[in-house]
Amino acid sequence: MPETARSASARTPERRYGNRPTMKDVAARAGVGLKTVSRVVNGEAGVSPDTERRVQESISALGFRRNDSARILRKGRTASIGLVLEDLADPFYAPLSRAVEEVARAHGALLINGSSAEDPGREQELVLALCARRVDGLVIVPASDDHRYLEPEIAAGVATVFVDRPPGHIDADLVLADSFAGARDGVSHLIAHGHRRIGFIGDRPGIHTAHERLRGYRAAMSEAGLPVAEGWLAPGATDPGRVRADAERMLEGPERVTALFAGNNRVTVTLVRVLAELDRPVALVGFDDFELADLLSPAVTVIAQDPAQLGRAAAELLFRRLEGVDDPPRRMTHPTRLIARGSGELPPSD
Amino acid sequence: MPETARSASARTPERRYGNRPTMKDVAARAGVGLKTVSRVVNGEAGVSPDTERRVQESISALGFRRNDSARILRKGRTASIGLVLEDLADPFYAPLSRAVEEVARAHGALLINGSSAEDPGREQELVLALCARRVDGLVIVPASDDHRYLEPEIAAGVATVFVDRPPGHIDADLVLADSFAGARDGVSHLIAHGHRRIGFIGDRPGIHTAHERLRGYRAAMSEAGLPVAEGWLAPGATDPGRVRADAERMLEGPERVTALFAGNNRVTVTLVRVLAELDRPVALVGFDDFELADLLSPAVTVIAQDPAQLGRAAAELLFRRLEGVDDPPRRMTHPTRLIARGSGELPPSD
DNA sequence: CACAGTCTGGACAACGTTGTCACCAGCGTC
DNA sequence: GACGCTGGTGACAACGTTGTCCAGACTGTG
Repeated sequence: MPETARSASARTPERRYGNRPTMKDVAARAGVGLKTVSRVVNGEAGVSPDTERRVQESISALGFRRNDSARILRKGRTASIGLVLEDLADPFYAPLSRAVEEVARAHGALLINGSSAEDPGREQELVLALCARRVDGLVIVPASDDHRYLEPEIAAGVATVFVDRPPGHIDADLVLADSFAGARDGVSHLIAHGHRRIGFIGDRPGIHTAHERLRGYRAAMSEAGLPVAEGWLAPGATDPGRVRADAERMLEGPERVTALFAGNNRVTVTLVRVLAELDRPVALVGFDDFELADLLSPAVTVIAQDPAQLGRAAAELLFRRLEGVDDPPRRMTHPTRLIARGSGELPPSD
Repeated sequence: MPETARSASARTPERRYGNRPTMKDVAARAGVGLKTVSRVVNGEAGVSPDTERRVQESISALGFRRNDSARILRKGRTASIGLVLEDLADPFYAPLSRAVEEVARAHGALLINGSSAEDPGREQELVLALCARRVDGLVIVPASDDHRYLEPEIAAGVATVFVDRPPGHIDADLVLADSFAGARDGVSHLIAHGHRRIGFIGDRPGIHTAHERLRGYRAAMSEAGLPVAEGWLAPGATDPGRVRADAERMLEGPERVTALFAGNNRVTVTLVRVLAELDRPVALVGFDDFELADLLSPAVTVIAQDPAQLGRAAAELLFRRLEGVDDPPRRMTHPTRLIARGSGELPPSD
């Protein structure tokens, strides 16, 4: 019987889910129809207690588990959402991610997530892979500055919410912290404590939050009638080596700064290390709060935003869209909060 | 024509992916057969350049994106793996999660993850939801101590690797740090610096790592011929309030401890806060390294394990299984490393 | 006893994709 | 000039589920 042997092996893919039982198998074993099994599995009405018992017995005997891929194909909703951000392990984004997960869970959805590593190509690749999986919605912390590639997806009904940074060249829901006001407040705080020469070290201005924070810095300086020397600005650094070099440059010479403003939590931590090695005190205010900031000496004054709150707001907005709310795209801005702990209240040292 | 109207609306689910184009639509527009579109989309050979161009044009005109749910249903592999751990946002697990993601990415797979919040029921719910999605494999940091519910899944071919803690009542691949040796080394280090009364504060002993660390503590004490008073042990605390209360209890009275060993990073951080308020120095060694440990005063001596390395090892083992390696379950143990920074080298204060 | 109404259950098509197979044209061979 | 070959193409079934619809077995009623 080469016939059957060949056709059987030829038709069957390598190893389909290791030969899992299907509803058909369950139905055969229980002596009922396919649809009856479906009804039991989904808790639908119209099955007699006796039949239900037989089906349940058959299900557990065979170790059946419904294949959600087939279900999704049939129903058209995946009950899953995608989250793309820069780095899952970053202490700023981890709570954001967790908050999105909690909201998803509350809506019975699973979370698929990926890190873009600040690489636009990788962001796009991830987002489109998620779209191919037909996630119901997307939460995106952009790494790219052009999201036109998402237009067909959004048109096709993928709900999309951006967090932390705005999308490029498309209009979509957006949840932001108020970077401009936060940075302005932080720098004004330093000025209020007597500083006149203040350095700014932050991400490259291509990143929206970095741009806004630099703008806030300039606004505070200009409101106080203070000049800004070009040497006091280091927009672009984020790796410890470069931050260190920039800081050391700003801290020497006749025009040296007496205070520093750090554009994000990574920069702040590096600056804490650099300043700890100095013999004179230099004031520091950092954007983003971080664990143990209060236990350092001096404790670090920060502009705090709440990443979990941003994530929650974004996810809730997403699910509101999925429930059919069809307003024009919204932009929500969350305020920041200055937490004075000591490092930002040091007086100028010269 | 009520006929067509009724049947159309009755048969069509609410809103199928917002009416996305399918291969059939692409084929119709390009004037080719369905299978030819499939070939182009998958880069299969046997399509003339001219036809391919027509199909590509049709794809981008319609904004077509392959529906991976259907593809998965047909092919039987999802190219996705699941990760279930306690808390995505925990600074210990975040890098682990990120490492798993990187390995998955290198193998062309997506990562679906969820937090169990240390709740066995939630772990099971999550894991089974992932199985229903037919993830190819699972990486699990157990919250539960009984994983027999996974037996049918594993039998059906879901590759499964446990990390950080062993599974309960089943045999499966496992990647661990050496909690016992780590804790023993840490406590021996304190003893070597003259301490005789040392407190242990850690997770509830139901958690494997906590149990092992407590065992390591006892081993070090017993090797040094030192007695252990019951009041020096606080296995079960992990929330700041309780850790604080336990520590304060241990730090008073005639039998008071001169050093503390912390069972995990959460506990260590809380103890740093408690000890900072004391007027006399108390030595501290903590399990798990954490950011800024070197900048506190005193800097914190820790037993470091590398969560990213654990995650990477687990994910790589998983993909080796998926590639068909069929050895008996392996148990890999990673060594820990003592990093002396100051807090563990303080002499006894009485 | 005929009849409508309720309850249970199953047959069947469809979701969008991929594997198999068959077909057709164009070609070179004996 | 019948032959097989090859390369391009499409028809068709199947993946496992759910929605629709119909059929039979009961009930209670006139």
